[in-house]
Amino acid sequence: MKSPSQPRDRGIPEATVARLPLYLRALHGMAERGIATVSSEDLAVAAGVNSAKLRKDLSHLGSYGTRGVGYDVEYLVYQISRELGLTQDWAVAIVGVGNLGRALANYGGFVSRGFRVAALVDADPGVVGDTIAGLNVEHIDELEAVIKRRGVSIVVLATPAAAAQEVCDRVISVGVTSILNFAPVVLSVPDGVDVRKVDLSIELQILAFHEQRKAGGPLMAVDSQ
Amino acid sequence: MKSPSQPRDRGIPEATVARLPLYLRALHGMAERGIATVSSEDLAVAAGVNSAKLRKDLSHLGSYGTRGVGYDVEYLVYQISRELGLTQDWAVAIVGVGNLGRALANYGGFVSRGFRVAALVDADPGVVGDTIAGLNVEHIDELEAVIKRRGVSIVVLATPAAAAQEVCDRVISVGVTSILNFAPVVLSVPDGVDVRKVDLSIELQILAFHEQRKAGGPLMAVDSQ
DNA sequence: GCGACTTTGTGCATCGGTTCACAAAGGGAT
DNA sequence: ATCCCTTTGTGAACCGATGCACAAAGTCGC
Repeated sequence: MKSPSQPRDRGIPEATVARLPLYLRALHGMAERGIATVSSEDLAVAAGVNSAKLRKDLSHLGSYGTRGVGYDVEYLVYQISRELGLTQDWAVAIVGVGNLGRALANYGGFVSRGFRVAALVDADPGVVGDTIAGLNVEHIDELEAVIKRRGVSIVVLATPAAAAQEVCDRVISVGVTSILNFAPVVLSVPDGVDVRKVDLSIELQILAFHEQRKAGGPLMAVDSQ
Repeated sequence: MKSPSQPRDRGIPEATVARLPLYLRALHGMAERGIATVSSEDLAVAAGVNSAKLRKDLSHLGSYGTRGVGYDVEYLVYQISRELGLTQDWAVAIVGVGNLGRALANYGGFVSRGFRVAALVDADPGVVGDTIAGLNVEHIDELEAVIKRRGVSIVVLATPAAAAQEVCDRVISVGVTSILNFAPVVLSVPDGVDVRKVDLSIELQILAFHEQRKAGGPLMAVDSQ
């Protein structure tokens, strides 16, 4: 028993959410090149997906296209941005200013739309006090205070694996519910807290699996026992 | 019409492949702590997955467990490593030695098991010739030569977005078929080439989406128009 | 104003992945 | 040797995601 007239069903599939940023990037590129209108076919190619999938994804946000014409680029950018919550400014804290944390702090696309690196935190006294990407590195003892003071709602963990769980617990204790984890550990968190994991070595291992299979030949599948 | 006696069906589901590295890491930790045998339940907890899923995943490799006992840690480490192709040494080249490339070159977990950073390449004359993580940075003009000479089979792209496609084309032209792409672009590659994409800003945007939804309250779903 | 053409939005079939639940298999105690 | 207990391996139901194919809806030219 569903209401078919509901324009925006707030239950957007996870797979769709994961692709929206992809569409958004493609649309930004088009907007910069002065393209005013785009068809689902063209946008799909630019984003590297199937056009039927793209249309179904967009249909979850509402009917923002015009049949026979396509989608208005600017309008669609706005709608997707709003859906993703990028019309507001998110304060992000990066904990762990090693090689990776430094890279993240300086990463342009990171800061770009909707996000602002609001704090850098580290435990190493040799780094605390340094200025990186225009920000003062603060001591881990100040973690909770810094998060509250700067209104941080998303925390990026770029600490060593051993420190990640403790930092995670502490930021959760002051109300953070969104964590992007680069440390190679499985974090345990209470319900309601969102953890996304980026693991460089896992990606490499998946590549190695396919590479090995290619090297062995695509017909290795025959049972040669 | 399938052969039920086939011990290892070489068609391992993609979702399973993506989790094998997770199991492998958990098993390594256990091996280091001297644990000889582990049940699917315990291993599942350590890897952060459901135990039924874990068992089904492992069953795709073969029957390596003992009913009533569990899995032999060392043996399972070996079997998963072999399946993932980590028993051989993969030579990896990192192209683009900016902040991110530098972080990757120094990233411990990167080099750890099965992988070896064999070359660093960059276009900036100010960086070429420097030694980073014990490796000499070579000029992008040498890209093809370096890849052939060092036997590189996996390339990590940490270049600016604008340069990624060209570098991609060039490494493919000398036989590379596995690419890990950190640049925020959709690469177009011929069939048979594997590209995996890691995109920091996309992960952040997905977090923002869920964070926004939480902030608006879980009951925002009512159509308040 | 009308017909031809384009492109969206979606119903439906299909597919891959997840989860449950249990029979089969083995170990250990007595 | 037998019984009980534990744990694996997997059949089967379920669930979400994908992709096809087409009707509905709108534009543009004449």
